[in-house]
Amino acid sequence: MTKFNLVYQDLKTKIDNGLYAKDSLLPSENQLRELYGASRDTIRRALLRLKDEGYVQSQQGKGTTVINRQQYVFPVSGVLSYKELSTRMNMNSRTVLVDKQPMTLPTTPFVSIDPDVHAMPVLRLTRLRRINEEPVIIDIDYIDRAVVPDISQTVAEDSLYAYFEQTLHLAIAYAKKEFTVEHATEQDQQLLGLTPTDAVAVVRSIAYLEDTTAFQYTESRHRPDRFRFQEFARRS
Amino acid sequence: MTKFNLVYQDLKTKIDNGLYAKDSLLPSENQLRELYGASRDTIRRALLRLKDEGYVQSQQGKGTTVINRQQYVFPVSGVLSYKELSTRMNMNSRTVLVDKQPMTLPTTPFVSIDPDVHAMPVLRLTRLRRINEEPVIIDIDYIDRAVVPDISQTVAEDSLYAYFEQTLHLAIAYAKKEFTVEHATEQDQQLLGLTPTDAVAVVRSIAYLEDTTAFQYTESRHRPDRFRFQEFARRS
DNA sequence: TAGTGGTCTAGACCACTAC
DNA sequence: TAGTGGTCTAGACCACTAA
Repeated sequence: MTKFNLVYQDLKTKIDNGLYAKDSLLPSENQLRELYGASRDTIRRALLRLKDEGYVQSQQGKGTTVINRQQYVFPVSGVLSYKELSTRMNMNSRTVLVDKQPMTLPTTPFVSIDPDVHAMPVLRLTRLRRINEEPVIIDIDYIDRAVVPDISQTVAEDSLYAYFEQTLHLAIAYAKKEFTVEHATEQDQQLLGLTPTDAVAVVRSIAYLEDTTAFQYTESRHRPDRFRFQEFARRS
Repeated sequence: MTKFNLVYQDLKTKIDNGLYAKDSLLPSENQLRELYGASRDTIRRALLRLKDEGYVQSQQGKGTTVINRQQYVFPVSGVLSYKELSTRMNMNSRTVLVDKQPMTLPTTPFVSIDPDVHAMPVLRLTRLRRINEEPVIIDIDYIDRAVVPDISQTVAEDSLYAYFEQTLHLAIAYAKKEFTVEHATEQDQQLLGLTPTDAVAVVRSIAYLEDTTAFQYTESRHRPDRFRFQEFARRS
């Protein structure tokens, strides 16, 4: 753990727990410098990250104000796996592997995210996510077989990311996502209990490793009445 | 313009124009330091921003790779006004003010974004956005009358943000957004040409000033078949 | 081994706020 | 005027990659 990460984590925890309350000022950068025994630059890097994530807002001459503690309205944002999200939110969640199939990657659904997608051997996993026993999401993953040879049912129903990172030691760096609203397919209707006139919220994403290799293509189909996604953004 | 911003803008422009091609390496940080006559820290701050925005990816020992040039698939992400987006995308776009009404802010649609919303006198603007003469978005803005006393039809049909920033000199700092899928209301059906069974993609957002004041509440209702939103995210 | 990015430090000067 | 955050510098050491 790096020093600035320690500072970042500590401040974040204290904000989440209300130790630094919303609308109150954090200690000044100089005070934090003494508190953590770090240089001002290290403190500022931690604060920068908190600003980017929507935790705090700085004002020259005044100080740094807490504007938000973490919200978890099931953000589809960021690069967090379903497992990580459901654990954080203490959800009663269960995943069932519906289908596992080796095939060639269908590129068309992903070209608008990355024009360079190319056909490759993948493993397709179809999984149904339930929250409180109610089916809410169908996840269809296409995983590069050159990077991940196989995936067991146990892994598929627990956490792909934990397997990728902790067992295979893959370094997942970033992801691109796309949101659309589409008509419910027959599979959507069957698995999510929808009618032909219903819409679904579709999130397609491509995950990349540190060396910029794309290795995971996901199509996530959400029951429309359960879909809610929040985002924080800074101006210019 | 600050120095790091100059470096950032220059690199971004060169990436967008293909001068630094996708999948190629940028000059090393030391080379950039000499190119721009800046310290390494200044260079690194510019690069950090490019990384956060999904332009480049760094690898220790190797260098910094261009992974993407800017895409504009009408991102609802970020804090960009409709006017800014449509200009960048060279769209044939037109906005019509449908209704202007002083009233009290309806808080319920926004509580899940910011639990501290409170009733206040606002001006409600209802605007219809057309692209190639086709109606695609209804924007319903509630604007704090204490911050913005009035808005002319001309401003409403051009750009609110240009008016806020350039005329009123408001410093818009950040925004929180929420995406949902909802049934088409009667107004949606009439203005967007939808049927009662159709869904709409709804983006609700709250914009905040530098002093953390919330001053603009927006409900943006999109024709589902025209809605497409892209996002870039880094892992932890 | 040389070159790359990642982390950290100490110090300087500036713009802004509050008193 | 004192204290705050914003920008910028110069230098150090480390971890990693590639030849």
